[in-house]
Amino acid sequence: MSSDRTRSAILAAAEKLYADRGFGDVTLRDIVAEANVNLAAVNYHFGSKDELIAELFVTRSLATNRERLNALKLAEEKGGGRAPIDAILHALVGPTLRGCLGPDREGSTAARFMIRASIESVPPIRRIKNREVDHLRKFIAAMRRAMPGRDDADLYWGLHFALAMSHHTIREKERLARLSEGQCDLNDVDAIVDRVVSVSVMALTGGEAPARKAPSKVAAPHGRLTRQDL
Amino acid sequence: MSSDRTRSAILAAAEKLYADRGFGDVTLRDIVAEANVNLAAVNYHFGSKDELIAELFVTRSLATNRERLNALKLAEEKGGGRAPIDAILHALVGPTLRGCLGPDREGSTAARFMIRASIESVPPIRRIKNREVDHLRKFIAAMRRAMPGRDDADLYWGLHFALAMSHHTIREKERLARLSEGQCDLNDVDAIVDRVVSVSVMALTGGEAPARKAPSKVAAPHGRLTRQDL
DNA sequence: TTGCAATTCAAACACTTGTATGAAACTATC
DNA sequence: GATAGTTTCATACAAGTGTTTGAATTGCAA
Repeated sequence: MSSDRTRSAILAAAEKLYADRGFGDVTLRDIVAEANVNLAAVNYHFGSKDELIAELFVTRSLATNRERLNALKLAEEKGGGRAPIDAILHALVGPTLRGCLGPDREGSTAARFMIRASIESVPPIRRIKNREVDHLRKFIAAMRRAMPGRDDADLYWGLHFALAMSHHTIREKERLARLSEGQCDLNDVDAIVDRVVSVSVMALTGGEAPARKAPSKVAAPHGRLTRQDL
Repeated sequence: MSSDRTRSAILAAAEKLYADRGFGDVTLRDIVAEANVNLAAVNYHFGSKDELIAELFVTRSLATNRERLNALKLAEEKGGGRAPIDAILHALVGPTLRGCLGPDREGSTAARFMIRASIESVPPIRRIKNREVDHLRKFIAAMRRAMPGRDDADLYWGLHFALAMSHHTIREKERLARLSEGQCDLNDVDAIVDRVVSVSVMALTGGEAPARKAPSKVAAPHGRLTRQDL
């Protein structure tokens, strides 16, 4: 079982280096140097560089999706099987934003890795992201229950815009900070979540404007994967 | 002046290949093969691979920004120096969306190149994008004139969200099409622009909900640059 | 035509990349 | 303590990368 130490060391080193310097700039030799293991260990434990990256991303991605679904389930239970639209959107964007922004998560390797993955989008990560559709459909279903009259297309657009605002905020937080010269507070994650949710609700309702809040957790460290996917 | 033929051939070949296969997958040898020129020609005419990419992106980016500012100027003139907020947002997101989406631009190399640049974000392109701040400030200024009472932070968030929705739509149009199983019409660009503008206006006004339209042009082919930047 | 600069070309350079190999070291079971 | 399976290691491999070189070729002006 000492192999687990090597495996974990590689995962940790890779996540750190990718978070710091991006996928294009980090070689396997950099990773094994950081992890203090042999070069061949990566291929021995993961098969290839791409599979290493995939496992890294799947782990974090699974954690976020789990949080999302938990929050959604909680909201639906509280509403007796029908969650209000703002709670649904909160469950959708809250975990992502909370996982990547905020002063506590700021220095976190996991957060910076997910930000990097959101910016660079290398092939193994893109492959995984493409399978997220089923996961999102669960939110569409909940939205349909919350707004029975609405056209499906409007629901899709609403979900799409909600993801747009949260991902773009993560991707471009530096630029927004610079553009606004600090006037946009990117450390107040709750306020950002509320803002994204409130705009998304407006997009869906066509301009009436409610918006409350809902709970959310943070990400967990790496557990070993059974080569499952998203 | 036969050098210009080589230069142009390289630019055209590079844009096509990058658009088709992405930056990570295309080598200089691929480009010179497509362009039917010698390998050394790239470094002779552009200095380096990165400078070639930069010139490619700057050309298209400049064209979009020119369109944006034209539309903004037109809207402000029509309003006597004070354009309505929806016209400002239309000027901001219209050229970008129209340049990348729509059935006519669909097969366009320029459009596909810009989509690729929006997805992959390679270092020379990121460097250029980082200088877009000054350009965006002009829209902030116009928005400030249109909504004198509003907090600056709200204006920045509104502009940020408008860009979020348009860029995310460009980046993830495939996914949205698949998720919605064709129910979101990604060929009706005008409708998309209106939708993005209308949501952005709601985000800025807090839920009253107007939204009209404004004009826009298409991109031009490559002219020679004088090594200027954005 | 001559001369000179700009351009093209084939070839090589210098280096990095992910991956494979096969022997050595380790670990746990009998 | 011998054996079988797992893990580590140094090293080599094969291929591909952007860039440079220096000689040919071209185009244009005097």
